[in-house]
Amino acid sequence: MISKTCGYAIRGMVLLSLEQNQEKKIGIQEIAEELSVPQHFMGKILQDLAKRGLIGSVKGPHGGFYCNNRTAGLQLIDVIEAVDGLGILKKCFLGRDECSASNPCPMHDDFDGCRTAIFKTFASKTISDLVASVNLGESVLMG
Amino acid sequence: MISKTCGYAIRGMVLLSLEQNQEKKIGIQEIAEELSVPQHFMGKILQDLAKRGLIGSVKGPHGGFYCNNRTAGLQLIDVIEAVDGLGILKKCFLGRDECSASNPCPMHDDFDGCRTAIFKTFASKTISDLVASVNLGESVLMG
DNA sequence: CGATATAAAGATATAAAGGTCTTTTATTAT
DNA sequence: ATAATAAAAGACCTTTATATCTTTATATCG
Ligand code: FES
Ligand code: FES
Repeated sequence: MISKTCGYAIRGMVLLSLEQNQEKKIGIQEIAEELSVPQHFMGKILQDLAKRGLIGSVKGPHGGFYCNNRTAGLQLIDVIEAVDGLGILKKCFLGRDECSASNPCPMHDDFDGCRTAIFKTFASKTISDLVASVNLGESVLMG
Repeated sequence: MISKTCGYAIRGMVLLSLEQNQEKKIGIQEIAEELSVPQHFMGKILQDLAKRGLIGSVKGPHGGFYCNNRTAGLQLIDVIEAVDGLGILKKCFLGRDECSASNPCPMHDDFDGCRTAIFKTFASKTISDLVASVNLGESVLMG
């Protein structure tokens, strides 16, 4: 499915959105502790997201990472594209070089149905949808 | 999703079933060429399947791999369990340590629906189902 | 300015997946 | 028996994912 890196990225962005009261920035150490993920690894991931403009960051005292105006509205597919690339959604289930409906492997039709369902879920859900779920107490980011 | 190794395993078993006219055994070299997969790597995979009893093998001249009486009836989930283990179907989408409905991440419900659909497909499809698809010309193993 | 805090960047480490090559063992045919 | 054949086994190698550590650049505050 998606990489661990990408899962960390999504959870990080949701955490930033949760704690965002405008001016509040969150340091990588706090983020890593809240999510219990490796600090320096998470740092690299968030730095990459910041470089691509999916979140914001400032250095120095009282600096850290924060949601910019794009963050909350991002669809999961946007994050997946930025981190893993969209190729992960186009791989043949049986490991062939190509996956295509015109020259399918014997699992293609069944698999493609499931894959399309997942893709639709990715494309429709936004970061703020996940934030809402956590805020309602329906789900958690860590554990 | 499933590993490349596991995809190779399934394709190899389907190929064996396709060419099986009882006494015919197929050498690893021929299998690797037909599927255009790395020969020695495929060798290891099939050797492992043979050791676990999912296929048969004999050494020496005119030896090779062949379907035993279990092969055709195996469900894909059996192959996946043997090669990758069932853990791959129980991982949290967002990379948390645990995936559970009682303590879910914000993607759990949506993801679990898709995962269950895939699981049902795996559990129901057998090697002979895939063989039938190829025999009907509906699909291919290589390309 | 100078000290400090913090992200950014880069080098390195570890583990797993994927793949190659060589040697050994078992089987068959001569 | 002996030679040939092909799987089995084992020792590597490469790539990718994951993770850690160190250094540098930048922003803030006194
Ligand atoms: S060709 Fe195999 S999944 Fe599409
Ligand atoms: S808890 Fe994340 S997918 Fe189940």
